[in-house]
Amino acid sequence: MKNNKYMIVYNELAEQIKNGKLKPGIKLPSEHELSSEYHTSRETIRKALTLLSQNGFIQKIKGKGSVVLDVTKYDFPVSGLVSFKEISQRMNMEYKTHVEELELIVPDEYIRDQLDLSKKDKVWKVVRVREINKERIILDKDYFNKKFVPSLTKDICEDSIYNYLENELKVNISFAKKEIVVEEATDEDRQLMDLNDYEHIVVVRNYVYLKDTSLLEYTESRHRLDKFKFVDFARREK
Amino acid sequence: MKNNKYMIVYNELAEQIKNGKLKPGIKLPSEHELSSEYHTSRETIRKALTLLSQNGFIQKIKGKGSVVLDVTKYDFPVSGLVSFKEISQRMNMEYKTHVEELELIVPDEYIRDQLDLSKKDKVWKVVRVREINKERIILDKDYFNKKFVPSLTKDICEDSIYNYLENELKVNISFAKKEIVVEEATDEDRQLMDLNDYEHIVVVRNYVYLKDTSLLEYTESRHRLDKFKFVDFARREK
DNA sequence: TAGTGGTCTAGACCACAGA
DNA sequence: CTGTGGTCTAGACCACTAA
Repeated sequence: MKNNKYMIVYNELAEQIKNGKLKPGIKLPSEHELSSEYHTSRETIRKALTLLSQNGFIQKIKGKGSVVLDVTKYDFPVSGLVSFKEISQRMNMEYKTHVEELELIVPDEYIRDQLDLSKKDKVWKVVRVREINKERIILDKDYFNKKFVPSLTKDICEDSIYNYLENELKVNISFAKKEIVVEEATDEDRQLMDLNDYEHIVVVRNYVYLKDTSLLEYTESRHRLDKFKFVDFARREK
Repeated sequence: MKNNKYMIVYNELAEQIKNGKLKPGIKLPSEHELSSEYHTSRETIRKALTLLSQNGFIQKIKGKGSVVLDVTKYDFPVSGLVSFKEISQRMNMEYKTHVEELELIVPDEYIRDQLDLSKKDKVWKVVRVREINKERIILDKDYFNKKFVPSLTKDICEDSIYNYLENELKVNISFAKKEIVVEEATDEDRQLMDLNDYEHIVVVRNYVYLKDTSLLEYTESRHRLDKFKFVDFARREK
């Protein structure tokens, strides 16, 4: 967590909106008032409010003020990198992760291409099945560049790899590109998941970049289609 | 198009990146240099660069500079509200819109609920089929609150409703919530689209809000699953 | 008209990267 | 060490809203 002034303001206000101290519909104090409350400049307050509005907490209206939005309506986290653990905990469900595969491999051409690797680079391949309420409905296949992730264990994979990367290895994840398509289910899908009779599967491909723009990870998250849901905010900048 | 200084800087740089004058991998001039080039302050330049990085054009690296990313890789627009017309033009495809329905209705409960309406409010219902390369692959069902959109014509629907709303009616669209799920195809889907034998359909639900946080529009965009693709950037803020 | 958020400025100091 | 981007300030003027 960053300790900038604007992040402090952001976190305090976000917390109050999430726990209901600031209720949907009411107006926040004006930027002028907030800046004297927090003993900071108006631009710094504006940075915090801009973040809040980008993340769906408030709505800024010129000439009027900033209105608190109803965040309880939004059942999924505001877009971004979110791990399976976070989601299932937030949804309050019984969940379990099965690590099916965990090995250091020399990647095939497809993965080498996806991860922008040279021929001698090695990658960690992790295959995990996610079980929610007794059903195996998600198949996660992750490929990490060994250069950035020297070691991985089964324990880490069963918990949250993102936690490990960010808190232990201090890897600087900066942004990700996400792609959602529907494809025909493969034999592997049918083998590892409770696919019922669905012939198709929702594939979410994630490309995770580091601060220096190099590719850390390529991930395929394969979801049984009846259990898939994706929610996103889109801000209008123009 | 806004005429702020930072939007001018943003648009000029975005244009140069899109048309290849600024190639992927090279570094932009420093913020200091850009501010004297554009005769403006550094904060204004920073606003433009922040927008560029949020939209996937560049990557800012502390202590080093701003690197141009490869936008040609990203075949779909950066997240946000994007109209069908924009997409098909960008993809350079032959496209056509069939307006199947256009009427002022008293909405049923489902729509009333989605749009947060009272019992006497009326809505425009617009049903359009999108044909790309001779195949009818998208079914768009839009519901507009009549309060904000007093009139609609077939011509407008065949062009771009967003254009009409923003440029003619000057409606202030501020943000949207998007939801993607897969559902069983309905008889209507099969009737209006070239569905082949697909039993499922990708449904994108859009809730479009005005600046004063009231709901302008609820949209269902139903895509044949083999032609569906969604791409999104996720920035990491922490 | 008074108050709001939107834009913009000209500085300042900091943390980080690289020679 | 220099140069980069990140944060922050104290003002200014503008456009919009509502009384």
